[in-house]
Amino acid sequence: MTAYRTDGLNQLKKPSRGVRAISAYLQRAIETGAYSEGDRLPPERQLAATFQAARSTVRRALDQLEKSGLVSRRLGSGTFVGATAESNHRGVDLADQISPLQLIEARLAVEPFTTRLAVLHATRPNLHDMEIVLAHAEASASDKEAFSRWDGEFHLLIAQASRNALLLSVYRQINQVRLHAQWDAMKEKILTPEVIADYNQQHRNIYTALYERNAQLAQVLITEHLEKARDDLLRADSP
Amino acid sequence: MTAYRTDGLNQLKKPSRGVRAISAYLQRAIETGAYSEGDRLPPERQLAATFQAARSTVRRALDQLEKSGLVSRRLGSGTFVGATAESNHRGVDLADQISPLQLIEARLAVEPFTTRLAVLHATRPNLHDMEIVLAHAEASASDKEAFSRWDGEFHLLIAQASRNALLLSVYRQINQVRLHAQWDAMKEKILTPEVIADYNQQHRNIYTALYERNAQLAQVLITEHLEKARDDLLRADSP
DNA sequence: TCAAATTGGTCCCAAAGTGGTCCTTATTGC
DNA sequence: GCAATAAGGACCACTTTGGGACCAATTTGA
Repeated sequence: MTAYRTDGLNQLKKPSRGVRAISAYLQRAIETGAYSEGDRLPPERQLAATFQAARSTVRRALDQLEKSGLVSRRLGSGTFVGATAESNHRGVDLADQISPLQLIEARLAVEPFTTRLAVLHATRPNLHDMEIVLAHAEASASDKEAFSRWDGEFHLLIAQASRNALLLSVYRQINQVRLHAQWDAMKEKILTPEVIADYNQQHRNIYTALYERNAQLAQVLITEHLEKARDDLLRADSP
Repeated sequence: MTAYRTDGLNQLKKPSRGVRAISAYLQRAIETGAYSEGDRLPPERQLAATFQAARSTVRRALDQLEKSGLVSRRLGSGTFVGATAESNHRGVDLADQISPLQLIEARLAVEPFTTRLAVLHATRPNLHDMEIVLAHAEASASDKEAFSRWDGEFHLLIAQASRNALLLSVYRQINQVRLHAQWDAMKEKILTPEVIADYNQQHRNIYTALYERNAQLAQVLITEHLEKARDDLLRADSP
């Protein structure tokens, strides 16, 4: 694993300087799958150049990520995603036990109500961020990998807009499994251009419901969205 | 931390000078979500330029917002939205940030669907365990502490019966917060003998629905159960 | 095998940014 | 005109960021 995934950084919004901004940026990049389990992040000096910040600043940002267990560093070797043995192994072991169907079930349990809350609490900036992410997702209709990341980001933004830190934390946990599980293999089979187009349309409808503050509609739409994802999954699993 | 959200100010009407006008303006900006919890406001000097006012004037406006708890200032660092400076720092326990209402909200999101799955997948031993736990809870009608433990156990058994390891893990996470949070204080206020009796009856009804494999009914009952818990909470919070 | 290159770890200090305080002068409202 | 308010500046205390030098461990490559 010698090649860095420098491309991962360019997928998301433009980086901005500052410890807080950098750590938040990297955290999003990791949680949305731009870097996955065990990947090595670019060297600190290169990150500093990318963010146009001093290495000491990047270092402080990485300190935060390390403290929250998201990355681990090995002297002389690099900075790696996850891998602190405990906080991560538990997640990994869990991820291996979860079938894609169970994953969708969990999302089906959590997301409809979360979306309802998001309708009530979403702010202008929240909606603005969603619109940007939606545009990116729609532009990635032919790139399964990219679409999958933007898809994850969109749902994460909804959880964020719910203004419930516990639900957000719950959704992060679900998302972590999603990034790891056999889902990766399913992705290839499921995400045909037609399916991606459908998902994009559903996302757009959900966004509109959020924008128009229609809680009931948003909840119904996200449920239908996940049920379609579940059906696509079952169809791919046993055609 | 150089990226300000100057755009936030432009979403509202042209600002007017004066301490009262500025503080009212900023308050509105915060409450409408132009700046959200934990965000840093622009520096005082920049606000002064934006409002075409003297820094000392902006300062007095911010004094008001700080006094009303809407913002908090950190010397050398900035002015932040939110009451305490602590909420900004990483590493604080999630449980400390969750209000009892948010906790119930999260349970309201997760448990109804989980219960539905439990109806479909619960085994005889599962149901048997539930019955035992229910009996214990009903025998603890006068012991808030004991009832609370059996209550938690009952809901955990439902999550277990769903046969979805991810949902179970999610529920454990929620339960962890529940054990830790200010919930402990609320427990004393909320759990009157009458309320405990109500909860026991609801538990019993849920169990019956599970036993009779009535998924729709079970889902409705658990929802009503949690909504009652939420209402009891709100009532205790502001009688 | 061994030396060079790479990479995180540590320490230091300077520069810039930001709120805190105090003061004098100008403007406003009665 | 008088009092209250706002403007504007100077300086302080503290935080954050920038940037360099060097060290220690690892990786790479001849």
